[in-house]
Amino acid sequence: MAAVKQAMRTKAVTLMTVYEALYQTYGPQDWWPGDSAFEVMVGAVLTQNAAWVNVEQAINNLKRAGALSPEQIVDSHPRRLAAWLRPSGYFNVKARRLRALCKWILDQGGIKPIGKLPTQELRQALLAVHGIGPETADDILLYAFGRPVFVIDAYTRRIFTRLGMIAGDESYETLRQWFESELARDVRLFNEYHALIVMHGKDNCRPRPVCKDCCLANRCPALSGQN
DNA sequence: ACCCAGGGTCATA
DNA sequence: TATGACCATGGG
Repeated sequence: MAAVKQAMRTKAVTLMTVYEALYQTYGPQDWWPGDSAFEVMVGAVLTQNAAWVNVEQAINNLKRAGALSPEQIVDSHPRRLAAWLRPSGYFNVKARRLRALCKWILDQGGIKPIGKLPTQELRQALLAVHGIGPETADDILLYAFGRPVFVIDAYTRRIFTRLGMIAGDESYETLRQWFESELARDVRLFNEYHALIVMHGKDNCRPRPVCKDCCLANRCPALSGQN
């Protein structure tokens, strides 16, 4: 076993070898959960600093109320919208953000015209919407519109910092361009990779490392010695 | 009781 | 431009 770990330690660690390790451990994730591009967009806003199980409840509240559409959300009373979003946390903040997103969608003439915009143009437009920052914009680009954009989140920083592959304090844009330049520009790859990073983060890469039977431990200087 | 979650905005220095 | 406060529920 020590020989196996030693052998893996000498093999070059690249973004693709890390991906393979994660994929072997967790399998295909088939993200994003959601029945439509609009539902993915809603989920992207609601999952900001929130656990997905809680987001599901908020989305179910919207569905049960027949309110999961840009029109219904824009027309709903702020207090009522916030009440539906309550399980996902920050409900007053997210009510405003969802409203801003839906207003923008309606201003654009709906999801269809938005889907025809070139990626960079769409990205800039999303970032101009209140409540949509870089990560949420890229979630939407990748998972709602199938654009080859790599999503950077806190887990990504943590994992690759502990692997010694980045410093960790790079700007969002710097990291996104680094990942996109190191990898083949493949939507399917970007889709699975980010999902796998999140899954691995939940298991083993909390702020305080869990590192129990971590599939990356033997390539991770920060983690070696903890197993 | 404490930690954390599939972030972003806004005020301040 | 760079921190810090703030938002808030729910599960481990």
